[in-house]
Amino acid sequence: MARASTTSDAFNAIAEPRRRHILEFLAAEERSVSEIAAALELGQPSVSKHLQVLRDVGLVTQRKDGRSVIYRTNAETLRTIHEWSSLFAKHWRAQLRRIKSHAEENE
Amino acid sequence: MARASTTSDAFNAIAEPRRRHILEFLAAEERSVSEIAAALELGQPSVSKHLQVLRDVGLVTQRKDGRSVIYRTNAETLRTIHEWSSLFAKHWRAQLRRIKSHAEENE
DNA sequence: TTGACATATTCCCATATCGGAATGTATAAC
DNA sequence: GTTATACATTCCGATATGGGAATATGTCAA
Repeated sequence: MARASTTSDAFNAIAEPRRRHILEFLAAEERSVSEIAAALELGQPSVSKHLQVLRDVGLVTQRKDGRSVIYRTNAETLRTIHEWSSLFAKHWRAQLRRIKSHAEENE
Repeated sequence: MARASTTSDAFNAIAEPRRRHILEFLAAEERSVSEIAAALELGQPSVSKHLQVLRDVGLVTQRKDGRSVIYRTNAETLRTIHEWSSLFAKHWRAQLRRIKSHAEENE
């Protein structure tokens, strides 16, 4: 069997650096496809394809405005990722405490 | 050009569901390869390969104990992912407020 | 030493992926 | 209607992937 499809979930979708860049760009405010392509210096077909992946997993939503299509981030799905990584928060706090107290011991 | 290598960064590494399961399993406490394989019902070579990816991007660290190799999560790298997703936190808070006030308007 | 056990690595293959070019499909402007 | 604009989709080729089987490596036990 091969690798999981990138449209299967949000984690797969954000594995691609350009898709993360798109999300970061959209974090500030909603943008059209051509604005994204111009800002990230990508070809239009490439941007459209990445946006389709992000749409499929629910990381962005879409709105038509004349000839343009405006995209924005979707909070709900982004929160899924944040919450998954929060699972480990208590461990890294513990680890940072260990590092800190170790440093103090060797002062 | 083809897809980015899965060993390139932590985001690629956690795109694979089994690797996330491994991290979740290790979150509670450090474990040997065979314990991971037994718990997740995966073949030993498969687990070793996933662990290699997680090691390459710094999501886990390794320790030898006799014939066994014990793995544990690495807080530092997991925090990177958490912080990236935090970028969007303010937007989903705003979005949830909008949904809530919209609901109240229609009461 | 010989053998058993715990992991790591290699090989093979079916499949998913990304980018670029070409093409399709709306919609706005003339 | 015709043309231009803004996106989406399709086709292509080069490459990365994950699992299973087989094999290699390293360590403990008798």
